[in-house]
Amino acid sequence: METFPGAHRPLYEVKANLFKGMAHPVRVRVLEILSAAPDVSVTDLILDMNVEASRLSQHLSVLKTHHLVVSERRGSQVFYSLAYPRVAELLATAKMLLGEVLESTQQQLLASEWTAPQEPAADTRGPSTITRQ
Amino acid sequence: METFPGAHRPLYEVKANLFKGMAHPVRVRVLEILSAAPDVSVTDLILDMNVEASRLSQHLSVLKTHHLVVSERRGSQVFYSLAYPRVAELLATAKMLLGEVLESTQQQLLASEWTAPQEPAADTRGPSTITRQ
DNA sequence: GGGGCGTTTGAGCACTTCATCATATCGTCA
DNA sequence: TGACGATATGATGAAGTGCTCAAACGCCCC
Repeated sequence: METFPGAHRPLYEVKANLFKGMAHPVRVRVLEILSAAPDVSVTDLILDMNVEASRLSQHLSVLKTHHLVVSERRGSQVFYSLAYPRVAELLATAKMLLGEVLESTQQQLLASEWTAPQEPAADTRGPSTITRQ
Repeated sequence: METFPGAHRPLYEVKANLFKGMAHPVRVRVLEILSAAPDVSVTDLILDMNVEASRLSQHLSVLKTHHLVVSERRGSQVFYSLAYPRVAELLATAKMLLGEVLESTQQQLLASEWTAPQEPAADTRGPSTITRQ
């Protein structure tokens, strides 16, 4: 377990760690919300996301550990915001990539239907990055 | 477990899935290598990365399932390449973000040494996205 | 077509992550 | 100060992930 931020680790390990920090729907949703608003309280996050306070808090903790968000206490509430604008940029790039993947996968799907209509949509196993929108 | 690529899932789930696919050092390293070269054989990857064939193959399989790479057999060897140039762009954005995180964390470190020299580098717990380079 | 190289697949095991529930801390206001 | 609302933390069990080793598979060349 790495303890010190400045520890000597190769870049690909650090990158993998970054992606790991973003590899959960709740955490991505939080980052998306924080990308759209400069400042959101935990209360609002709970309402917007319809998630239990304890669960959300744990994920917020993960995001904070990974230096993706920062928190500030104002009165009885805690407000979170993105630690860097580039976090939003990373999400935007991911969205564009997913758009491309979706597009070409749909084309493949159409093509396979054209050449082999009886085949019920080949290559549908495993987790996929494709979806609507 | 989702079976069909076009399944109706919210965007944040799909994004999280994408990051999950990239959340491992070996997989990030592969993507980095493929970002620099248009076409790399499994043999070369094994040599470059100094990793066991079986292990690498499993990670390549994950990358393929997530539509991040494509493979092509030429003779006795299999060549992998990025499925989309934007995968490299995503890595580049991640690298820039990590650069910013590193910079500001180092500054904080300096500041804390300035104000509290006896404190042995506070806030060093948990996985961190910081490193050299 | 048999042997060898290159690549993939599968089973077993350790380890990590996540959701849930319970409990603790912090701040406000009566 | 005491009670309550808002967050955070800790423990537990279930599920997922990754590594190792073994075996299978596919292709090429003799």
